[in-house]
Amino acid sequence: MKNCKRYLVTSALPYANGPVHIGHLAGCYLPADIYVRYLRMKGEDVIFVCGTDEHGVPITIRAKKEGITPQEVVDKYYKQIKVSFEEFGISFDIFTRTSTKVHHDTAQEFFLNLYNKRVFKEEITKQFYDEKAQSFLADRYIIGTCPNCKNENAYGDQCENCGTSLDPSELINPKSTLSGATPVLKETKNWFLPLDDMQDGLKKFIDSRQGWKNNVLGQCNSWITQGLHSRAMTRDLDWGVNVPLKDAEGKVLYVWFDAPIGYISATKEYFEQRNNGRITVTDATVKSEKWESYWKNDESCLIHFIGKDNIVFHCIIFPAMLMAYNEGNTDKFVVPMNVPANEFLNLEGNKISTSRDWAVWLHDYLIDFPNRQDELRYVLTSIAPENKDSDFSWKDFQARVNNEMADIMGNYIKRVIDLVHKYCDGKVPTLNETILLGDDEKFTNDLESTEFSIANSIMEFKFRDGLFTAMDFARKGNQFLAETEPWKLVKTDPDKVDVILFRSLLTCVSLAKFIYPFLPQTSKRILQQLNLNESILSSSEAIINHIKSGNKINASEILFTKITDEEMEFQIKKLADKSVAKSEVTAAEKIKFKEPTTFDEFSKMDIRIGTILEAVKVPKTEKLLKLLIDTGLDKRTVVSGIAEYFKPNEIIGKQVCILANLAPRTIKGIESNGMILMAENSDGELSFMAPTKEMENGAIVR
RNA sequence: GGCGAGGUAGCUCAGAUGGUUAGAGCGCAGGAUUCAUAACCCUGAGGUCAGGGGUUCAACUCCCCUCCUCGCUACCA
Repeated sequence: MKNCKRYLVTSALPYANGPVHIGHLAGCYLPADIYVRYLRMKGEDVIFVCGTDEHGVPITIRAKKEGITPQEVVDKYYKQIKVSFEEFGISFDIFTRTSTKVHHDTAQEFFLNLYNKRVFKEEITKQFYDEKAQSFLADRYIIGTCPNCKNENAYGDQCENCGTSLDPSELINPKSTLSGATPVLKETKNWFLPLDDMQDGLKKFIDSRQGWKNNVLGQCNSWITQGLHSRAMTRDLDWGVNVPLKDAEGKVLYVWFDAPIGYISATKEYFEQRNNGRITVTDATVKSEKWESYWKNDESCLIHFIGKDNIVFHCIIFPAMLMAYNEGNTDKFVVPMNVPANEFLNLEGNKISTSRDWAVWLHDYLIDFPNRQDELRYVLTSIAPENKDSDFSWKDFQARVNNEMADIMGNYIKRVIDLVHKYCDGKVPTLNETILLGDDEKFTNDLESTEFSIANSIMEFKFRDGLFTAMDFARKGNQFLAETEPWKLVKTDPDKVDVILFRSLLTCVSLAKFIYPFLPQTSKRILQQLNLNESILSSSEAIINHIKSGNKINASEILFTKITDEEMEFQIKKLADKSVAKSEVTAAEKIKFKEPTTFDEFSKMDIRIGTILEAVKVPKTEKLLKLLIDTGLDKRTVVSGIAEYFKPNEIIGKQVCILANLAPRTIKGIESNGMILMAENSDGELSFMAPTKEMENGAIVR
């Protein structure tokens, strides 16, 4: 294991086209925060950076949809996301955005460095260009007639009518959605990062890493053994970081080129602001003086916290970029030491979906459960998808909060404080070392091994484990009280009660320290009740030395109130209602009719009734069935993408509608003649279109 | 179909390089207790470790096959 003198910790840059939900939090913000808080507590030199990713096509689409500018979109979500993270105590040293000047400059410099070393391969391709708007068009910005189903509003990448995925050049009569003009094909040059040539270096990089998680390693090796391909690092688009070359007008850096550089520029910006006095350095856990100490120094360890969808970018592409930069440079960037990617968090058994509004949004949670951030932090850490996808349910949330946080830990703290008030006059009792409890040595060992074990868990990214170990310590505290029964002893041996309660107070303070990285708010509240200063958390002194006999402690207060059934029912209902409302909206959106057509146009379609004679699954495919259809006039083969919904033997003998005069097309080596007509609902479910009574094969549909 | 990650008590999950009776928490049942948020504490029931083969003195742990879940990928005229 590399000896880390400094830590540079990043969380995935959230994309600024929507708010953040519990899946984001559990995936990479909470784990990173726990890690960082622990490091700081230990007195390590650490910087924790993040910011919104504000470039890329989806933001421009979102802007268009809402009728606002891309800038307005990112401004809105930047603010909202920033507040959500602050509220949940995600302790970034800086939370910036990729639209800052620092970032644009940094990304451009980085690009130029590679460019000047001729790392990129230039490739010229033909792309649609809108002469009126003077801009190249992303596939989505071109509409035209689908070559397949003749839908006049097919997008350049896909026809939403028939589902066909398209290349823009296939569209008949293409039009730009920017100006309505007919786009022309124009040659354009883009710069590619030759990942294929860098494969060996990348493999060495991956192989030399230690302590990586299985899921991450497996994914990386899979990409590498399958063979990497060069990837365009520039795009013809006007929203993003401009490509800093004179023959690159109207081009921006590919978001996945500029986004990870955002980690670098965020670090730079931190120091810029700090030097300007805009960041006040209070406890100085960012100990070094310049950004290069973190990025360009061997003794610095770079750790990326991300979700599994980002593995390829952080483990392959970004390292490739860094390695390319380092080649021939004396000031070398560090490459990631570890990328502890989490899997996905589901919600009530279903995938979290922004579009269906199947999510618990952080800003909503904060309204419904004010000042209960630690409860969510606790539950999300307990069920974090560290090794496999996991599930958040409100019922489970309630059980964990009530049975674990409130009953075990919250109750324990209150119990001890109340006992001290009752039997020790609200003051820390004296520790008479001559009074032994029999297990004194064991207790000391327990205390040490618990601290050690939690530290190890955190350093190995096993946050769930660490949290459970801490909770277990509270359990032991409860056990100790049950065994020693100070409420009985007080009548016969009050001196011993003092010793028991001193140990219990020590347990409480230790607990506050142990849970600090996970539950910072709770940790501080415990210390307040015990009338202790927060600074002891990061003190290197043994905990016991902070507990001074005779010091007054404050009145107990309940740390966690229980979550009621009503509250949970409300949440569950809210989730269902929103989801239904959303699906109705999307259904309404879908019902937009196509452009008017004519009878003549329609008459060109030769739709017939046919009967399925044979059906077999096309080998090596997921969705394809090869059908033999009796059309009355002939028997023909049709390949249809319906295998997910129909088993071959269930549909033999069924009558169907078939578009008979569709041009043949070879799919997976099979010539398909015609197309089976299907109805599809908003969930993508399919149903055959069939006559309601049996008709002769070849009957005309019109 | 290819590649990757998973499939362990009702639920959420632990189980280095194979080795005595497979673990924890929650939930459940019974008991004990009253300092505390009807909390805590103790005891117990519960698993052919997805299924089937194989290697081995010995497999949850290694190999092969099948099934299921998730992700990436191909395919949907």
